[in-house]
Amino acid sequence: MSPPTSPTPHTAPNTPHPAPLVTRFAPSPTGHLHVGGARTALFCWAFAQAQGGRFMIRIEDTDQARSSDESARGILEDLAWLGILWNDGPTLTTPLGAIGAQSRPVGPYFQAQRLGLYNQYLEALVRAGRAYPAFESAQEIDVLRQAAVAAKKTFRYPRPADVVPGVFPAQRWSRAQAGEPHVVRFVAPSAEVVVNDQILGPVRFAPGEMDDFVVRKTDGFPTYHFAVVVDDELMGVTHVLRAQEHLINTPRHVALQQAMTRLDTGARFATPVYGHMPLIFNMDGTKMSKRDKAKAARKAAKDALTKNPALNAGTLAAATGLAETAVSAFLNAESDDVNTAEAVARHFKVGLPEIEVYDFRASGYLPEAITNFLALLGWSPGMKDAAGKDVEKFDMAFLAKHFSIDRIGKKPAQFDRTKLLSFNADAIKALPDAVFAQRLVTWAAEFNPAFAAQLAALPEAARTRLLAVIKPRCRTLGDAPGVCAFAMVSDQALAFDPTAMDKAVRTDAGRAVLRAFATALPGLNPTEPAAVDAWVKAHAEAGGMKMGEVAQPVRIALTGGTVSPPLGDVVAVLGTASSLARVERCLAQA
RNA sequence: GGCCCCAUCGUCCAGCCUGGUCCAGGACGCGACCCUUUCAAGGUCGAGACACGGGUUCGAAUCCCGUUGGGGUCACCA
Repeated sequence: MSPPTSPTPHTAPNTPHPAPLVTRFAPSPTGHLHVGGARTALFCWAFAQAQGGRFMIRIEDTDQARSSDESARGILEDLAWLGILWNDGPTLTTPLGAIGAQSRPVGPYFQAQRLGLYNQYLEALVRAGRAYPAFESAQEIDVLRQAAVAAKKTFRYPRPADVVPGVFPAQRWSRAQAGEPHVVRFVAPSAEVVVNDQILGPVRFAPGEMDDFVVRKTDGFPTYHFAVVVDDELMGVTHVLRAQEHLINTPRHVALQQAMTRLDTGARFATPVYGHMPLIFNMDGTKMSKRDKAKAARKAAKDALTKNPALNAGTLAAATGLAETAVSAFLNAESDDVNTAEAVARHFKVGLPEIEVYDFRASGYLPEAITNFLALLGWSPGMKDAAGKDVEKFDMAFLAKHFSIDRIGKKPAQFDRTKLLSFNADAIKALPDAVFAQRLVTWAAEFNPAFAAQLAALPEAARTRLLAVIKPRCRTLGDAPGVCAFAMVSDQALAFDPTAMDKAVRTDAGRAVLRAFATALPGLNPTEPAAVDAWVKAHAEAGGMKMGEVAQPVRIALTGGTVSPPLGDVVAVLGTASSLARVERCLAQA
């Protein structure tokens, strides 16, 4: 090993890796799976698939304060829902089988369970004179940092004079062993570090840029940098694809790798192949984050407060059942609490932007639409279809076959919800009717139980026809309840839109059409939608009317409004008796 | 501010590596029209970009340099 002060540049060599190729996605379980994380996981998965390698999940729960098991499970479930399945990692039992059950024996896959390992490697690093206990408190460091900022200088932790690279810091070690609170810092190399990034090309970091960063915190847990390097080595990770925000961290990881040897084989740590992909932003250019939900809800609340001076934090708290202190903190942007945001949004009936995979799931997006769309954020197949157009619609199997690092772009992408919505609408349209019905029922059972119950209450034939008819009218599964509403309300509870009634029904012509329809209805076969449509056409021709003059009064009578699926289908779903009852009732109000 | 990354239609992507076939192609959105019993769906057409300035070259969206702009990161978070 070259001494740390060597002028020899530290490089991350792009050496070919023998099989198996291993990629990993390593989320920290501090919330739901973010769409950005989902894309990272997708790319890691796709690359491993395309290369015949393995895709691994590791849970980075070294932040004791913020990590939770529920979050870890939620992230795994979201990944599974998206169809991003892992070869190695925690086992997740699903109706389709246990994911991760065939993992390589390199676990545990939760970092909090690997503390012993980190400590062994840490002690070896200290004994090699490449790390040392440091006893300044976080507060003391903070003072130094503030001073540096005030002086407009970059703060770098000054290495204590008694620390000599390559020499075991015996005194510091015994103080630490005696129980004195401390962190452990890495002796940063003074040479240049070059990262041969597979997406960005070689990235050079000048000597002296890196300071002696912390590798173990006061609480005894390793920092992200240390845990990642140890685990990637011990778990055989060969390729690291991650977001560009990690690019700056990479020299630290490379430096660590070059300072460390395996305890079992004595081999030097390998440096994996790195690729840093561009970030994903909102359409306004800001970083997508959970805070966007709070921002949206706050805006809705402020708008309402402006319009209605009687409203304030107190009345809002009463209306939403929240604590007044929580509401005012939220309104003053002192808190971005998600629960508060959601309660406020519900109160003002505004939708919150989907940020996490779970949000999109709840809104009725299809996993295949999300993964397709996400894949295009930073990657493209660069292929033309038979018509000579760019290929942009593809499934997971296509990705698994064609994904490659060299087609990952470099520039950050903005998350265009409108385009995602279009992809989702297309994905729904592509579903066979039976599959659509099954997906909708599954979705409703989880996210809209009331609608699920209404669907279940429908006769099977009517439900089948209804769902087939609404399919092209749904851009998300969440659109379905609205489109289906006419069929879910009882004949007696159906409300006729007053404006529509005045315009098309409360006229001599309108009433006459409804009477004629009521007369004809019992003779029309309800299972044959074409019969109703034919009647509309014939009646219009016979009366010298436009089709709309006949169809709209009937539509209003049957559905309460001017917008609905085709009349034949509406009658087919409602049945003759119900249709007749609605027409009679409408006539009574005309 | 230091360090690092990036730069083609409003947005996502193709083209750039291997300069000419590019007065730049596809998709979403937008506009118009067609279809049509409403709403969707479907079809046709259209508007819409190589950030700027220097080079190199017979020739640059493509190569080089600079400027400007955008972003990331500067934690005992990951």
